[in-house]
Amino acid sequence: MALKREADVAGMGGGDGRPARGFFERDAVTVARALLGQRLVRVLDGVRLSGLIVETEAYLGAADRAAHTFGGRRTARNEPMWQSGGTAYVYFTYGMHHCFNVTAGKSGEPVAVLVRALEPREGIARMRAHRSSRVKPGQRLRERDLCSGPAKLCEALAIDRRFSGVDMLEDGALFIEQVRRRAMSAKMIATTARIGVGYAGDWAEKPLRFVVKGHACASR
DNA sequence: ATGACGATTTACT
DNA sequence: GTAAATCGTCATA
Repeated sequence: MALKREADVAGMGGGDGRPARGFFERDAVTVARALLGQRLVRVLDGVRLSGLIVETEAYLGAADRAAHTFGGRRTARNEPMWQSGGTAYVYFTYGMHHCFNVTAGKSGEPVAVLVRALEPREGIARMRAHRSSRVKPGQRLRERDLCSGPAKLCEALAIDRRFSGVDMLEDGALFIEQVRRRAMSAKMIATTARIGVGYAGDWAEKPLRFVVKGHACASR
């Protein structure tokens, strides 16, 4: 089931705006939930590529064994996580994939939200072109699989480490648009353990992954 | 300088 | 279900 179109959302007459700093300067769980249904936009060569966020994970900082900032680690790579909410944090992993986060909290709080899946909305042909490099010739990816994972959406939207550290309130090429004013109701959100953090002990099981319930574009 | 290891994806048995 | 791909990052020396 697709998310509501922005024109159908009460009070929105088109022309969605970027959230203010305060939207991001909250705890990571609140931001992770509030991001569901909002639109991630990448402007590439003047063309908009975008999708609605349908899956997120919260990473809670120094105490969180699964977070890159566990134990208060501060390195060149994770520096954006220490910046004020609304900063992009993009990292490279497994020798071939990028993952995109938006930081939460205030400056000095090393917390972030990993964006794990999108429902493609604009620039779908371009996304398919970006993604098909990894697909056998002749095969056609289903639209719902263009952005159904953290590395997939980075490939589809051409997001890489060059964006790590950019302020998404100011940047012209990568930002969030607020499609809905209020967070989705808890009923619409499935809460589960985070994916791929089995090394994190107790923290691996905490309910910090948020998915629009039953959405076809979620990962796995 | 070196070695171990991924906040993943895809293909294959 | 399991395994390979592939290299930047980080801790250790």
